[in-house]
Amino acid sequence: MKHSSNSVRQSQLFTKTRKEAPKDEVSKNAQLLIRAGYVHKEMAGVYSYLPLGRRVLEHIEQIVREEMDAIGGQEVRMATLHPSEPWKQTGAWDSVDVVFKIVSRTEKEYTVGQSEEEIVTPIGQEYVTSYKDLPLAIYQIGQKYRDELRAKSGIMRGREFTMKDMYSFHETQEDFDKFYQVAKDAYLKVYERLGLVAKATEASGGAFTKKLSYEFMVLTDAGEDDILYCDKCPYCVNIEISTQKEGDACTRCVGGTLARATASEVGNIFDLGTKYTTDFNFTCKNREGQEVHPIMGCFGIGITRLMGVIVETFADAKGLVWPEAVAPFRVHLVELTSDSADVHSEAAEVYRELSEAGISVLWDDRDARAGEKFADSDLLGIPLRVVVSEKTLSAGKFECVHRASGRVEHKSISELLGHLTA
RNA sequence: CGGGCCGUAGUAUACCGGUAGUACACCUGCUUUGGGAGCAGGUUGACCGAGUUCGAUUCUCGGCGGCCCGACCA
Repeated sequence: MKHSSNSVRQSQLFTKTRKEAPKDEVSKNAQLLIRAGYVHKEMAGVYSYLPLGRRVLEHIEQIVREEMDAIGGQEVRMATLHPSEPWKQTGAWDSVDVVFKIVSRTEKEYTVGQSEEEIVTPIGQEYVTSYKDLPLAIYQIGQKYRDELRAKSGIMRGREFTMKDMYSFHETQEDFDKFYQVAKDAYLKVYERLGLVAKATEASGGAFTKKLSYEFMVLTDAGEDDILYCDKCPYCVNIEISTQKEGDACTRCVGGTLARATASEVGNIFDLGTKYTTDFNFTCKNREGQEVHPIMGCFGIGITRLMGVIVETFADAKGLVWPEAVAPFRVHLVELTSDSADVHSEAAEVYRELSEAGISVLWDDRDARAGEKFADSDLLGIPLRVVVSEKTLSAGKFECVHRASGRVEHKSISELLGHLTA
């Protein structure tokens, strides 16, 4: 049997850790992700994701993908280089100031996707001709570009970022409303699976709609929004649209009091109405045989921002701390005394057995001292550290240290396998 | 976009109107090996442009870049 390609030997990993953060990075997420070699900064608000960072992003993406698939979303990959025409058709070319505008050498105008209504609406139009084709939900996970005046907070507010954006089409408002609730529940499930507590927060619909929208907020001082939330029930409202204040009684439940907090917006769901289907003259037949404009919804989740929020939420003084669900590896296998052939071959055996059991392992097989390895291990934040050394060899059990709690256990290989595959 | 702070080896920093020192990293060797080792030797640096000056990394101006506060964020 082959070793799972999911496991990696640290001696082969091209990234290295650093003791010090770049002096200009103040945000916790940027400092730790750069020190640990998860990301590389290209310019303000633009980061490359290196092997470890890419693995975390993929895990977040996969959870989002599963929940979107579960509510009937169909995944696509839309273009990121866009012609200017549809953007002019909807008015966004002139009215939305974060739209990048590119002029080619032949003076043709383009933009890059900062949202995809201008692309997805014509796609829907091509295939939807009847109410029988509805409802339809199309989503993708991909790069977005916004010409922000000021990038900030590390990976949490960039000019290029990864977003899951889903667009739904409906025959009736009732059908949209039903899907909106389904999507809201799916969103809450995504955050829960990521180990986060997100609040569905009533907020302004922006320029999309006069109706309320839901923003999904995770409480963190690294966020940019202020919210009021009830200490008893799920009610939560963005301070921008709230007529209440901290300490007021909750109007949605009995006995609840509103508290104020800073939060980061990690998702947003909108009712787009018929704005885009009207702009593109997208109609289909309803069951009475009339041509109607489908009602659209738009559902975003900031993937890279979520990664930043996870770092901000769980990291401690020693470094990153990843929840199981998104960690780049499940096990950090740390061998000590690399000049001991016994320790090394034992570590190799643990690596092989865990990998073959489908458990992703980062094996620190480098020729380095214990202190450096432990410090790196703490910084990298992999949930479970398994130490192999002369000490554990003679004890016949490996030292297992849980990164988040610091709890130490001693387990044999079979106990370890049982624990990890349970 | 307004305001503030800042640009010196790969990283973090120091000094200086006379071309730069330290730590870590990196390379060689020896010793070391359960919490970022020690010794010896070695490699590596002033964002760009203009001005002032005999001489600018240092002073002045402009540009570019970074961070922070605000505004902005359909």
